[in-house]
Order: sequence, then C-alpha cells, then structure tokens
Amino acid sequence: MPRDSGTLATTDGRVPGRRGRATRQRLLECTSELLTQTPWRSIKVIDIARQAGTSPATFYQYFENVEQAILVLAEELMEGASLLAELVDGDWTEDASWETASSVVTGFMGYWETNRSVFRVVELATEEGDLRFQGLRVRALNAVTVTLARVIGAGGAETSPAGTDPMAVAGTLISMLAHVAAHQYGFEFWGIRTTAMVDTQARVLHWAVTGRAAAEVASAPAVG
Amino acid sequence: MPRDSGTLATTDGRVPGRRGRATRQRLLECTSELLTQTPWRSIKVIDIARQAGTSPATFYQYFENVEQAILVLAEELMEGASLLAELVDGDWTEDASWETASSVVTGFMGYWETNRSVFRVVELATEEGDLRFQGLRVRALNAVTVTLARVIGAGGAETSPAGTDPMAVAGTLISMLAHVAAHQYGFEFWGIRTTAMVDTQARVLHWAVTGRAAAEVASAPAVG
Amino acid sequence: MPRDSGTLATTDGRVPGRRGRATRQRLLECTSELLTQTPWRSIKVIDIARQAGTSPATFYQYFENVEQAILVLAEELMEGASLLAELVDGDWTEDASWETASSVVTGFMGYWETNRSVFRVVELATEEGDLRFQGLRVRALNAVTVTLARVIGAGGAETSPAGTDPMAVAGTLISMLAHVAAHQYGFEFWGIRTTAMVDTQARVLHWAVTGRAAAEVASAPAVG
Amino acid sequence: MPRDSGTLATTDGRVPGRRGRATRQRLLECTSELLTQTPWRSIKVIDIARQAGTSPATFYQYFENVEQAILVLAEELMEGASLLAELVDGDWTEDASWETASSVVTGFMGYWETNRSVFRVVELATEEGDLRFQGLRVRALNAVTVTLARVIGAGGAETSPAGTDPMAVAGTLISMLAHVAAHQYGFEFWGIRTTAMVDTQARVLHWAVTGRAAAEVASAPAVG
DNA sequence: GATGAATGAGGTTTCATTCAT
DNA sequence: TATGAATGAAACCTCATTCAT
Repeated sequence: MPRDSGTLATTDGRVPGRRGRATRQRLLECTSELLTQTPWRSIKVIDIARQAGTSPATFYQYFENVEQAILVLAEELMEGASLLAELVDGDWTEDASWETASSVVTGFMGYWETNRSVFRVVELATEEGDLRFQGLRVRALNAVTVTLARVIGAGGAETSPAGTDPMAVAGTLISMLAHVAAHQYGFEFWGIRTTAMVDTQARVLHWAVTGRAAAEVASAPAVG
Repeated sequence: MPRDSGTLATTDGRVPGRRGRATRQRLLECTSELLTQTPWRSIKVIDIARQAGTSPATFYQYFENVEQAILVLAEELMEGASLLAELVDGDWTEDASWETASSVVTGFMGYWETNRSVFRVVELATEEGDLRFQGLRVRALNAVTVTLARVIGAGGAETSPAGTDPMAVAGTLISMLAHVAAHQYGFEFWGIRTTAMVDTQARVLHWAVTGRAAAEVASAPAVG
Repeated sequence: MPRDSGTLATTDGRVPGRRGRATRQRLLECTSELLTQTPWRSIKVIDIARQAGTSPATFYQYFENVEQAILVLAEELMEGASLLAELVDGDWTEDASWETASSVVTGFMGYWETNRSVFRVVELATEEGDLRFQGLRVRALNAVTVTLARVIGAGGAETSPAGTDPMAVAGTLISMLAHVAAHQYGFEFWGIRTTAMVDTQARVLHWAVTGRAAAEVASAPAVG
Repeated sequence: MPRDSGTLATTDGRVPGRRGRATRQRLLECTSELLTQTPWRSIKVIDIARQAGTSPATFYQYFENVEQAILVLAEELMEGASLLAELVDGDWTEDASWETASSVVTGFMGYWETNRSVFRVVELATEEGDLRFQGLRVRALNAVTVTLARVIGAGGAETSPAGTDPMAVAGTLISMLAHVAAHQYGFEFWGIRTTAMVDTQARVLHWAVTGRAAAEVASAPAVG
C-alpha cells in the first residue's frame, strides 16, 4: 500500500490543476532546501510556507504535515538508489574488476553527495525507529546489498576471504561504503584526502569480492 | 566511576551539596532513560522533570536546557571510548592477530550496545552540524583511529594491502566498525546473524592490518 | 484621525485586511484603557488579550510585545503635541498677550489631561533611559520649546527678564508647564484650586515672554 | 503607624545583631546601586541577593519584598529634603535676595543630583498611584512648599506678581524647580548650558517672591 | 486555489517564596 | 544567621491547525 507519492491529490481529495501542482512542487523544493540548513525536527510548517511565499493554510492543502512532505522527497530519492545496484552488478572478471570496484565506491559517494540532506533525514528517522522511513531505507539498500551478496556468492572466489555468509559480507561492505560516504567531510576535516578513502574502500571491496588483492590485478595501481 | 565530570556548579553559580548532587544525578539518569525511548529533539524539560519526580524549575537549577544535560551524558560516555584504543593497540603478531582483530570488533559492538542511546544522539547532532557534539565525536574516535593508523603503519605488512595512507585505511575500517555497530539490529532484522557480521569484520580488519588473510592464520577459523 | 501610523503590517509581514485592522485597533484601545488603571510594567499580554476578548496568540500577530503596542499609542499622541506649538506661536502684542499666555497654559493642561495615561508612560520610560520613548518625548516637546524660544527672542522685550539664553528660558517654562500639568491632581489634593495654578503659570509665562507683569496689561485680571 | 524604618527588626521579629545589621546594610546598598542601573519594576530579589553575594532567603530575613527595601531607602532620603526648606527660609531682603534665590535653585539641583535614582522611583511610584510612595513625596515637598508659600505671603511684595494664592505660586515654582532638576541631563543633551538654566530659574523665583526683577537688584548680574 | 485570521495547546522560563539544615 | 534546595505559579511565545472568505 504505497503512500500516494505518484498519485497527486490535495488533502481534501481533489485533483490539483496546473497551478496547484506548481504550488505543491514549490513547497517540496523549499522543504528540501530547508533540509540542507536546519535539523529536520525543527523545520516548521510556517518556515516552509514563508520560504515558498505562501501561507501555512496552503501547505496543508497538499501535505498533512512536514514529515509527510519529507517522505515524498525521500521516496523520489530512493528510486535513484537502484542505480547503485546496477553498478555493483558490473563486470568482476579479472580485467575489469578493479574498474568495477572503483566505480561502485565512486557511485556511492556521488549518490550520497547529491542527496545528502534528504538521506540524512532518512538515516536519522530510521535510527529513531520511525517505521515509514525505516521501510524506505531497507527498500533502498536492499537492492544493492542483495545484488552484492549474489555477486560475492557466485563471483570469482569460491568463498569470499571475508567470510562465509555472503549477506554478512555484503552488509559489512555496504556499511563501510555508506558510513564513509555519509561522513565524507568529516575525513577531509581530519586531513585525509578523499582520493585515499576511495582507494582504500575500493581495495577492500575488490578483495572481499574477488579474493584477489588489488595489487595482483593488472588494471589496479600498485600499493605504494 | 562518579558522574560528575569536573567541578559541578548550578546554573546560578552555586556549588551543590549532597542533596543537590543527588537531584542532578537523578535528572541525568532520567534523561538517559528517555533517550532510549524518544527521539532526542522531542525530549522536553517537562518530561525529564516529571520522570524524575521534580518540577521543571528544579531542572533549570542544574542544566541550561535539555541539550546541555545530554552533553554531560555524552561527555562521560566519550571518555569510555579510550578503551577501544587500548584494544586496537593489542598484539598483532601472527599467533595473536586473529584474537586481537576479533576482540576489537567485539569491543566496538559491545561499547555501542551499552551506550546506544546516547551515542545515537552524538551521531545525529554531529551530522546536523552541532559543533559541540561534533567535537566530542572527533575526540572519541580520534584515539582509536590514530592508534589503528599507527598499528597499520608500523605493523606486520610493509604496507597495508588496503592502501597507502594508513590514516585513510584506519578511517575506512573505523567507519565500517562504527556503522555496523550502530546498525546492529538492522542486520539481525535482515536475517543476518550477528556472529557472521563479527566474523566478517574481523577478517577485513585482520587482512588490512596484517596483510594476511585470516585463513592463513592458525588461530583463525577456516572459511566455510 | 485614523490610528494607523504609516503602513500597517503584522508581525509576520502580512498586510492586514479589514478584519485584521479592526482587531489590531481593539487591542490598541484595550491597551490604552489598561494603561489608565495599572502601572505600565505590570501590564501583561494576557491582560490585553483578555480585555479584548482574544487570545495572546492574536496579540502577537500584531505586536511584538506590550512595549511596542504602547509605543504605537505614544506615537499617535505625540503628533498631537504640535498643537501646543501653535498655541505658543500666537499673538503676543499688548492687547492679546494675556489671552495668549492663558490659552497656552490651558492648552498644556488640557492636552495632558486628555492623554494622561499614555503620557505618563512616556515620561517614565524616558526617565528610565528607554531610548525609543526618549526620542518621542524630545520630538514632541522640541516643537513647543523651539517655538517658545523664538517668540521670546524676537518678542516684545529686548531680552527676557528671565534670562539671556532664550532656549534656557523656554526650557524652564516648558518644564514648569509640563510638571504642573502632570501633577495637576496632586495640587488639587493639596487644596490648591486649579484656576489658581493656571493663573500663576500664565503670569510667569507672560512676564518671561513680554517683560511686562500681567498687572500692567489691560486685558489681564488685577492681582488680588 | 510608621513602617519600621528606624527600628530594625528581622522579618520574623527578632532584633538583628551586629552581623545581621551589616548584611541588611549591604542589601540596602546593593538595592540602591541597582536602582541606578535598572528600571525599578524589573529589579528582582534574586538580583539584589546576587549582587550582595547572598541568597534570596537572606534577603527575606530583612525585607518583605523589593518595594519595602526601596521604601527604606526613600525614607532616609526624604529626611534630607528638609534642607531645602531651610534654604527657602533664607534672607529675602534686597541685599541678599538674589543670593538666596540662587542658592535655592542650586540646592534643588544638587539634592536631586545626589539622590537621582531613588528620587526617580518615588516620582514614578507616586504617579502610578502607589500610596506609600505618594505619602513620602508629599511629606518631603510639603515642607519646602509651605515654607515658600509663607515667604511669598509675608515677604517683600504685598502680593506676588505671580498670583494671589501663595500656595499656588509656591506649587508652581516648586514644580518648575523639581522638573528642571529631574531632567537636568535632558537639557544638557539639548545643548542648553546648566548655568543658564540655573540663572533663569533663579530670576523667575526671585521675581515671584520679591516682585522685583533681578536686574533691579544690585547683587544680581545684569541681563545680557 | 489561496490565504487572512484566529486560537487551543503546550513547553519554556523565570521568580518569589518557603523550609530545613 | 545564612543558605542550599525545591517548587508553585504565572507569563511568554510559538505553532499546528482550522475556517471562512
């Protein structure tokens, strides 16, 4: 039972016309913008309305509350996560494996970078136990994780040197990717170069998937 | 391990006596408890006071606001993080390396498990850009990360197979450990057994530090 | 004489319509009324709202706080003070001088009488160092004082028998007028008849401006 | 039934010893000091206590509330006002009259200058209708006013050129003196020199009492 | 469709005031 | 005497939310 993300409808059930849709869109954009500036929980209906140059009453014509508006944003965003699964589902044969590992890492970081603010909300809400957001997160990461587990299970090495249970290995790797991506700026602030982080993650991923250290692969840079 | 970090003082500058300290303590405990049940941002002074069987006025005698009370909790907690650094600074020679890797992972997960609620707040506040919490987090994780980087740099392998920059490798590994620890229940919910997660992380860590796959080490369990 | 000085606007920047203006007006009137009954500092938003049959929330839609509402009242009032300047700028030739002096005094007392409560606030706030109110007071009294100084300087006598500096003389006289007007009831309470106070002030004023004792003027009542 | 201003006693009826009296005194001084900095109505028990380095509880051992403490200060101050009456009761014969008028004016301004802050409270409270303070004010100004009326009635001129009723004339003059003294700084701010204000007031006073313009008196400075 | 207006509800704070030590 | 502590009470202020236009 999907929350009407696709089927637009005003709160009182009517189907909005062109002007209405534009207003709704404007409200969503302002919500997204506020999200980049303020902690989620402190975004008020009034703020969104003001930013959009409307009144709170108008907001309530399209959304039940702030949370629901954010949920719409998150939903749109999560659809984009399938892209990550595709990257993982790439070519892991010897010639291409390093390339693939690298592009997975880069893909993760880029994806997070683009959708940082909304993603942050999803993370937080999930950790706080909000079920609707949790659902979103699982749905999004599920595709990548499962794909990665399959790749590991059926992939190059008989078994991953990182462990027996492909799902556990996949979960661990995705955790690494997600956490680093989320804290990207933290590391820069710490003096570590982003490229070094990318390199390291790619090596770990590559090793865990193929069982070969990157150094043994022609296409990869030598260590040191 | 007494709760008072440094010199206690009431909001209006007095030095609290025994009774006052007890009240303060009670308030802290109730705050901590509420933290496990409710999203941080929605904890109200009134809630804490009610839970502690006092009035808001009393709360304000000891803390400026909810945030500050939580900060006190977080501070205490962060001091305990030095324990993790000690674990990392263990014996990585061939005979003991697997054991060490395992205990680091277990340590991380246990530490998080014990202080889940407060730690969650620190994470969230940090991501939302709260500088005071960010400071705490950096301080706490700094010790482990630096130690791990040193171990990697001077450790078994000439260079880690996971990369050139020891800090980047350490940062990546700590990210993995922190994220998995934080999402522990998420994985269980996903049907992955905790032991499998521990095993996988230990393997990755062990390989990155020593350059040896765990399988090659006598003390480690065989893969599969 | 409409109450809206300048362009009205609600606290959140909207331009109020008819209904809104009416509400605002009602709030102002109630504020004014309370002012006659209670010391300024103890007027609470809740009081005004209650009196106006609204909720505090509504009050805050039109004013930032009680002080600001009073400031609006004061501003309107101060504009009326220009009337006093006109009285002072009357005919001081021998035939009319006594009449003019009398009407200035009467004007002062009447003006104060009409706006006693608001004016009291202005006085108090000014003495307490509130700059906004001080500004109002200076602006209001400035017109009369300057006008009086000009009349004295260019007037009947070469120099006022009350002193060399016309501004100082004017300031002194205005002080007298303002203070007596403000303490009107105090004198009655003391057993002095108001007419006697008016008479005395007119005589002093007349003498200081024209240099002639009122007794020497045909139009004035004889002393005793 | 005088409020125990002379007879010291703690709130609970006991007679304070040396230490107690010192504390009480300290509290009074701090109250006085705060009076010069803050609007009366916003002085809190807590402020006084803090300033005096004590706790609110201690304050309540000596005073029932802030108002009462201020009342004590005012009472002490009012006693000093009898000095003004003495000045008025000086020598008004031709040789000394100018001197006397001048010293009355100077005396007024000096007295106000010294006790500005407390006096301000008395004024305000009186205007706000506070009966206890009103009583103080009347008591204080009564002596000067009555004395001045007597001097006018029995003095040099048969009748004052300023009017028939000596009390009305006296009231008017005292009003002038009080208001100018209270607003002293206002005039300076306005660019008028204090000496000019003194001069003008002395001339008016002199004329009203003696019926002679100051210029006709040998001891006075010529106009211009 | 949009939005002026109004407001119930609720948390935040601040004090005055009181005890018991 | 002095003062740590506690707290009732009251005002403040801010929103979410709802209507009627």
